[in-house]
Amino acid sequence: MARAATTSDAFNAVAEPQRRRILVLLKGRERPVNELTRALRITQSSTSKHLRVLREVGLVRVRESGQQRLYGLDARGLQPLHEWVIGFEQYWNENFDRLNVYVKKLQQKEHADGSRS
Amino acid sequence: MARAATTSDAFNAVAEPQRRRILVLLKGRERPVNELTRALRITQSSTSKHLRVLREVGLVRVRESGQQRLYGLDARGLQPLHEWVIGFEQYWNENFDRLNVYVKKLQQKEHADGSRS
DNA sequence: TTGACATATTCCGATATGGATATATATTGC
DNA sequence: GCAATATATATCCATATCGGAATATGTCAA
Repeated sequence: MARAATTSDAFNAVAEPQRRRILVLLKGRERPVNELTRALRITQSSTSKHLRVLREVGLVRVRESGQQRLYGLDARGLQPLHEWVIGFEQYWNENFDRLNVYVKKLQQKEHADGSRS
Repeated sequence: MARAATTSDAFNAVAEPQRRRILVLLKGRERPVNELTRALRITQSSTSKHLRVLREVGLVRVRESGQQRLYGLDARGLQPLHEWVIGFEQYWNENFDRLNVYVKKLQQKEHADGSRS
């Protein structure tokens, strides 16, 4: 087995720069394949292939419109990624100050206790 | 060219499940390679290779301690990832309601205007 | 039907990947 | 020095990946 298949999850899908660019391009509005192709300056077949991956992990949706297919963003699939990264938030910007991390943890605990019903 | 090298950035480094597990294991405390190997239940050589990737993208640091090498988390490298994902926050949980997105954007704009000095 | 266009798929080549095994390179204690 | 331990690296293998070119499929318009 090599690396887990690209189609397996959002982490893999987003590891590819072109796919990230596609997602960014789809912010706010749908776009047909050709438009994406021109914007990315890659082949149409490459675009289609990337879109397929994004489709399979549920990061984009397609809608038929005549000859065209309009691709739209479905950002919900990015939430797992977001949640995973957030789990590390307390560890950056701390310059590895262990004491600092310890204090943060205490604060979180207090917070949790305080908000208990 | 195949996929961009795994060593190129945090996005790629984190696309690998075992590497994600390693980073999680390093939350809060340093660990020697053997400990990680046992925890992950993979080969020592695999562990070392994953650690190398993580080292090269700057997500972990090493510290020598006798025969052992203690690996520690350097979460700062995850910030780009975080920032990228945050850029999509307004698009999830919206059920693709374009109007909703539009309104959100307006709100953001107002917010920005209001907080101007 | 035919031709123009839009998109998906197939095939190919070059390269990267992850895992395993075996080996190299420390470091430690005797 | 020597054995034991900890880690890194080399080699091999099966597979995945991306890109491009060619081709298939689908849709429209006349």
